[in-house]
Amino acid sequence: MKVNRNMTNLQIAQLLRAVAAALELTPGDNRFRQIAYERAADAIEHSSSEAKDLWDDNELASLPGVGESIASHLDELFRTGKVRHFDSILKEFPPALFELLDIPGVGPKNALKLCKALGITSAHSAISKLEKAAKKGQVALIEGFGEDSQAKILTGIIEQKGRSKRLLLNTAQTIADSIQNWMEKIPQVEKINALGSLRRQASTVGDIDLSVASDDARAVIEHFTKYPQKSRVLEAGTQTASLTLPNEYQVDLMVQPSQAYGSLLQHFTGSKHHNILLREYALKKGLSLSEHGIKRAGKVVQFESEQKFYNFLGLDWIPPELREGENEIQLALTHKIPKLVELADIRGDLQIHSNIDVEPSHDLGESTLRELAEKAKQLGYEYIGLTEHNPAVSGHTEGKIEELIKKKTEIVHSFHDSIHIFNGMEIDIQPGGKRALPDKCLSMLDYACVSVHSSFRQNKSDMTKRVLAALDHPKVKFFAHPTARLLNEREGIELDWDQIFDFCLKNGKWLEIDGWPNRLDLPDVLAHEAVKSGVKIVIDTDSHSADHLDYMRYGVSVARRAWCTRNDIVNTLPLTGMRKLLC
DNA sequence: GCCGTTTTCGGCCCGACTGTTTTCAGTCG
Repeated sequence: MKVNRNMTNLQIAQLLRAVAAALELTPGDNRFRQIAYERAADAIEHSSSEAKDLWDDNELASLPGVGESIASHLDELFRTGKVRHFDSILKEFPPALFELLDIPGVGPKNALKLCKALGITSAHSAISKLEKAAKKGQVALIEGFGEDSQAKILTGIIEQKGRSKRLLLNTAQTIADSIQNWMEKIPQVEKINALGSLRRQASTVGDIDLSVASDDARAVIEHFTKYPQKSRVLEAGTQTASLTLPNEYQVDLMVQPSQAYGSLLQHFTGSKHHNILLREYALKKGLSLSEHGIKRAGKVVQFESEQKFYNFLGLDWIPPELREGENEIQLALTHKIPKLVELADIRGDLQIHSNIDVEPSHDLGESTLRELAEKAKQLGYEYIGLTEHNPAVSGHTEGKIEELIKKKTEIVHSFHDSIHIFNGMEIDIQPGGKRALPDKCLSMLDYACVSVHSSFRQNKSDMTKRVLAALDHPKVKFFAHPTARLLNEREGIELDWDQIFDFCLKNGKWLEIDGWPNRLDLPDVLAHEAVKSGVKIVIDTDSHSADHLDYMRYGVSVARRAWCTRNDIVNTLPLTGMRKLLC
């Protein structure tokens, strides 16, 4: 592991987890110190701010789980690029050990045994050395290991190699639907739900989690392990089972009888961090929580609904999107959980690409204005906005560009229907901050949004100036897919978000949540920060065909995870309200 | 090592599954 001053949150989390693993292997060490390091790792990995920025503002210890001691170690890390205390703990163990922890099923104790028995020391190619040894049958000979655990290590290595990417939310939904259909073929399945990060609507999903209500868990699990598209069955017990799909994605299933289904939903929805906090809260009331129910004085109370489960604890029901272990439990206790925006609140979609050919700089849409309007009416919208990309700058004179915009404007204005069409445009922000459309053309439009489609790696300060310059025009209403990230493909750009929020707030600009499944941008944590600052959000789909308008549900999911209410979202306004904002 | 609606000291979430044991340790979510 390379330790340096510029570590990302994920890298720091991995460093802290390595320390936790080393502590676990240190004889006589306090088990809870180890847990403390793991919690600090979780807190940093899930923080909405870069740890280094928090350190700059002397706010590291504001992260729950990061106290005085770990904060001072991180201070040393950011000042000097290393942490002597961590070094002294880690140097007792072969670097290879920490690599082996990546293999599912291999924990600190077994990793150490493997390193010692097989003589694997360096981090470099540690996993492939283990793989070779296992294939030669050497692992089965080590004390405490056998043929089965050797085979398990080999499948674990396959899994580790194949699982570099997380599933996009919409893909996960499709897979879950297919398994759900399979499970519903047998009568013993009374209820079935997809839970975990999918139910919490995280932008990407690691595992697919399913729960079933049934009095015959055996039959349910047996049927599950016969799912036709499975690759391998990882485990199958009396209440839970796991299998993998051909692309190494894992599916976990858990079964409880109907009368205890509420606690199962709660348990399996997570997040892990939410559950830990909830159990700690319950413990103070003398209650112990599990997927079976709530244990009070040795007796388990069962719950058929999740609502009853939370109410029994004196809490309001908490929407799954908010169960990430922030302050949702305290708010549920004092009846302060906000009413989150819903799909039905949305009145229109302001980033749609039609097939009106303005000879654009990027992809043209596929659907006609008529097709888009019909689809939007089906969704119950009052308005949509067409935002084709600006005409390509190269190969067009300013006169030609003007002509193209004029032509498009005439098409939009001559279209009459019960749904209102706003005449917009998505404009590239050039590397220097200039908009890729002459201001003369802007005056023909009802509005525009701006976005970054090139030079993604500028430094934070230049990038921030670039974006603010482009936003600074009365017709420019919002900043589209603001981080420009592509999930599993491209990191987002670097911006000084406080400056962006501040500018938006002062100048009435909005930030977009783009519902396109591999964008989902703004990301939930940043959108949460934005609305806390008072910045308004517009949720769009970035549709390039009429079918894509259905992606609105994913944009709304991001907004819900960002704690947005209807008031935070401008396109919950009816047409009259939106007209005032745009014209 | 962290933290406070019983606590600044004394606690720290809970259970399932597997493999290798012969009653439990390790790992996971």
